[in-house]
Amino acid sequence: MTQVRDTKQRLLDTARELFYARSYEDVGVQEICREAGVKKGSFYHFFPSKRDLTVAMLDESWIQFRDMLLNDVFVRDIPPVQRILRLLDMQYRLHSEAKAKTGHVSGCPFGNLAGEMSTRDEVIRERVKRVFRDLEVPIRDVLEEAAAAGDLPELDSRATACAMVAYLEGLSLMAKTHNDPDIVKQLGPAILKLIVLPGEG
Amino acid sequence: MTQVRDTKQRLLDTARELFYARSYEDVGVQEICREAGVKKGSFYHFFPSKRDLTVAMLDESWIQFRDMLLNDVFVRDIPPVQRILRLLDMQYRLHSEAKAKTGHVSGCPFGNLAGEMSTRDEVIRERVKRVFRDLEVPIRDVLEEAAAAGDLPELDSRATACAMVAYLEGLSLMAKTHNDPDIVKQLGPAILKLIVLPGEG
DNA sequence: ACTATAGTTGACCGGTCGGTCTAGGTCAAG
DNA sequence: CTTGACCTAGACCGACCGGTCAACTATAGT
Repeated sequence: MTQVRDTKQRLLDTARELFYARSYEDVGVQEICREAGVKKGSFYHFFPSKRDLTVAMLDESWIQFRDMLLNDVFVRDIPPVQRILRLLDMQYRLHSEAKAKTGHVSGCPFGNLAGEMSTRDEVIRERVKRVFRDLEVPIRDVLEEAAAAGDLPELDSRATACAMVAYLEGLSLMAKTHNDPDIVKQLGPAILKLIVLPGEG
Repeated sequence: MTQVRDTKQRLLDTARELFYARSYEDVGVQEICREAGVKKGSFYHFFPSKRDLTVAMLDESWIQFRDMLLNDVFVRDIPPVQRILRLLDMQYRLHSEAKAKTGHVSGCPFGNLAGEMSTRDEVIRERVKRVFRDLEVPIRDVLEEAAAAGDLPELDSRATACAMVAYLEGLSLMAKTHNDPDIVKQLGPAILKLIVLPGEG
């Protein structure tokens, strides 16, 4: 049949979609199984628990996102500062598509899970924390390239990248709360002002 | 008895604490009642539903927060720019206290609810949205006062206040995810760079 | 003293939660 | 043709979910 060996993958994909559209707590194992066309026994054959599925999904999501970031967004075909704006374009597009499809801006898949689970599940919290940390790396690289090219002043790239991630997450949350992707478009470019100079951090 | 007529208030306080420490979905009506020392029937005597309790709690929380903001944080005893930094001090102190008491940084009570519920409950989403909008007002006032005093350049106070709220929320989420209040202390002051000039929005 | 109202109590509802378990099916290697 | 590993199936577990209800008590106004 068409589903011979992708059972595990279907569970991951379905969980990603449902968690993103709603939340971790609101989506049960039962519903994930139903939507994926998988029986509960199979679920627990592949994943020891709901949390383990979530962690696996997070890891996979981060890898996909990082690849997109490196291959599509941060490509060196335009100046580094422009690449950061292109990241915001992507964020805007993501939110717009979600709203067109579901009627709701769903925010950031990682930020959502972080907000909901950080006080309640250390494993998930650590995983999302690592995602945020890993996300800072390519941003830092772009910032340093921009500084080297003279497009930006000399800066504390580590602190700046961290502040920018925070701002991106804040924008996602505001767009979600207002159910309006335009917030990202209007307030996004201000991210370039968020430069932490050496010694300020 | 000690509890003669504060039943309703105890429910609101308990709900606020539990929702803040964990999440909306993870905390049931049952647990709120147990913790508040109230029977379920009484709960539904005062509130038609869990959602209504939440909305009432949100309204109350916002009023308390706004009063603290106006009476303690944004008082005109120091220059306007310093007052914004004092808001960050308060945020840092809130997170530190939460961590000392529970072991976890719990983020922003409004942001948490917004992130978890915005795609699932329009009533709650609209309520938190209004909190964010209302929060922009005093910030805008401070910004305009700073600009009038020459401490800041002429700016788009509306867009700037909005960006600052987003950044504050992002910082809260990062502090929660990293379980580290120092993130607010280190990255907080960068909020002052987030100035949107007229015509940029 | 009587009545109306506000507040309290706990049993109860159907449904779902995350997770377990046993039995059976599928398939490739020996 | 058999074995054993991998996978599927679905009934089942106790606990809990948000919410309802009818009976009860305490209190205040007349």
